[in-house]
Amino acid sequence: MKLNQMPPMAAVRAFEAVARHASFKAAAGELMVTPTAISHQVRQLEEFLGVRVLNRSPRLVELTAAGKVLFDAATIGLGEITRAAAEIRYPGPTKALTLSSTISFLSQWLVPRLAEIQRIIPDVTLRLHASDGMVDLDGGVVDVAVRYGRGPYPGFDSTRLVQDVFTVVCSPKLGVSGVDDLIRCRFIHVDGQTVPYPSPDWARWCHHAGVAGLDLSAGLRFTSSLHAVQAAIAGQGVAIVSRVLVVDALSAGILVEPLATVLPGEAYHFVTGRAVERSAEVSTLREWLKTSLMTPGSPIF
Amino acid sequence: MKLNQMPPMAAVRAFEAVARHASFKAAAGELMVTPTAISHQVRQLEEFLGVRVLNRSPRLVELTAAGKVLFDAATIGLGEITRAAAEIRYPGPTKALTLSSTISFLSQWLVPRLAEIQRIIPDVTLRLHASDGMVDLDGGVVDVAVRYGRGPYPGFDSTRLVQDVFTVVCSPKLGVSGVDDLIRCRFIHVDGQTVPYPSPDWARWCHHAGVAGLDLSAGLRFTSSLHAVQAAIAGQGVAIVSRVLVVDALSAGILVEPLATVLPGEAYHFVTGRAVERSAEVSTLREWLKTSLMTPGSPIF
DNA sequence: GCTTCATGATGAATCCTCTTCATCCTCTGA
DNA sequence: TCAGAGGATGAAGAGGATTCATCATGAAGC
Repeated sequence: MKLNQMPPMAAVRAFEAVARHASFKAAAGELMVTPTAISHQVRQLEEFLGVRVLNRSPRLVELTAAGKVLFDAATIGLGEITRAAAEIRYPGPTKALTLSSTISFLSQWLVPRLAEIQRIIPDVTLRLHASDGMVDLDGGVVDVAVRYGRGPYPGFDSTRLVQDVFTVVCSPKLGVSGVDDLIRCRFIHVDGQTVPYPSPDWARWCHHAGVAGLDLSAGLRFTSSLHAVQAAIAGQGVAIVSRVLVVDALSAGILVEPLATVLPGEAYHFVTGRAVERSAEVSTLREWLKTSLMTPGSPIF
Repeated sequence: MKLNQMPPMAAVRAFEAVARHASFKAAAGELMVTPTAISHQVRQLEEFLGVRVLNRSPRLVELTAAGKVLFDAATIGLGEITRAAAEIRYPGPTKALTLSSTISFLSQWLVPRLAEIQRIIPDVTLRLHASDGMVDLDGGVVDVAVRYGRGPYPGFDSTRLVQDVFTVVCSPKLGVSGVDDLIRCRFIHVDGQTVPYPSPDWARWCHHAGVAGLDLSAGLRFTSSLHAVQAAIAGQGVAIVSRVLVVDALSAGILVEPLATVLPGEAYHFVTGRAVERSAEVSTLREWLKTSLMTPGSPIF
């Protein structure tokens, strides 16, 4: 393929501003030109792409599906270049934030929202650190962490972000609609949880739901919830997983929650070392995490 | 700060082409303009930045330090936007490659070279997957993997990339120059290696080097070699680590290898599932990994 | 050592692109 | 129904990017 044809970058920039402000006029103000100029630029971009990137109704500017793809790419792309240029023009300690979280949360929740994070704290270089073990918040390597557990964390500033639950999920293709359908399902288990708090477990779930007589010994076993989710999406069976980790799959409809019974889980916490100054960016990030995690319908898909 | 002033994107694009080709003329050919136009663009960019990004001698165009920073950002940034635009213009299965590796190798070797990887396989969306456990190469989640071990891997196509050794490193500030200096050093240990092959271990090293009488029980203990390296850089002591994971720190001079004795390690392998078609991109990636890993002096810093 | 060639820098002129202006369109709210 | 806000559209003009012509520099060749 190698059709390395770049889109007109000026037009991309104009589009990015429009999408961010949801307004031609505001974007024009930012770029110090007239709204007309923006309109022409966006039109040129749309001609290049062959698709509309913005739905314009006279009082509302919205992204189309294609627009959303380009907007995220433009946020990351232009941000990367702008930050490098700023670093060159004004050398000095760049604002960087190292965020640590569990591997699952990082890959299944955080990474799909990177463009959004970059939008709310655009001047910060975000480094991500994945580890399911302890992290050293006072050692200078990691600044802030999203941890899963009971909390609070003595010696650290922590904020509770959202209460998690373990829920039963499977592919909609399986056609599971009630407890009775479980008998014909394969069970997906997640092993190797050496954590001190209750983990998603079919035996516990059955006890909770008052269900008996299921053969739980058979089924698929994974050591990571990540793979368990992948297997569930592929229609391999029913899994019990943290709801936070599957919100995107649920709102995309590639996974469904057919059963009402959920197991109580722990909560996600936002933890900072005492040493980390409570900068505006850290607060912004914390508040954004809080609201985004509490919003059930995710805007990702 | 929030000095969100973007550099002129057209000029960035011209610069990126020049840096990639190491030639104004070639860049001009690619962008279908005259070399003069490129020259003016680059000059404009340099005026904006206030720094030279290219050292021009009549027969040689090289990046300055600032140029290298911008070039990497531009590769990633423009690539991101271009790929999104291509995806919109020609919808369909995007070429994506999921690469799995150990957490340490990913963060300490692969991530610093992402811009380079994007340059050699520009049309591919690279997804990275870090895990120290097993990965399912035939399950459709991961396409290729860089694994550390004895190899070969039955059932998979594997290529040996580079032989690793465990070497003793510390900060140059410690002033260690021979075995005798070890007596006044703190030792940094990496625990929790449940791998079946020999792990870096001070006791084994002492045996190998014929050194006795050191008190190895004291010192710092980490569960991840990543943190061990960080501690060594911070001057907290001497560590035994995989040389591959510290090549950048060594060539930057923030770590030194004061002692000649090394422990034999295993090798890094490039592994693909049989299911993965041997695409040109996979071959390119494999060859690039091979040569880059064998080149001791890294071009990153 | 001089010439030749290839590459890039520089400044003025030109060309063309992007912006603007004027006008029209659509929807909202009074 | 009418005003107002926000955006679309097409022609005209300003300003910036490109080009041309010329100069500078160093490598290769005799």
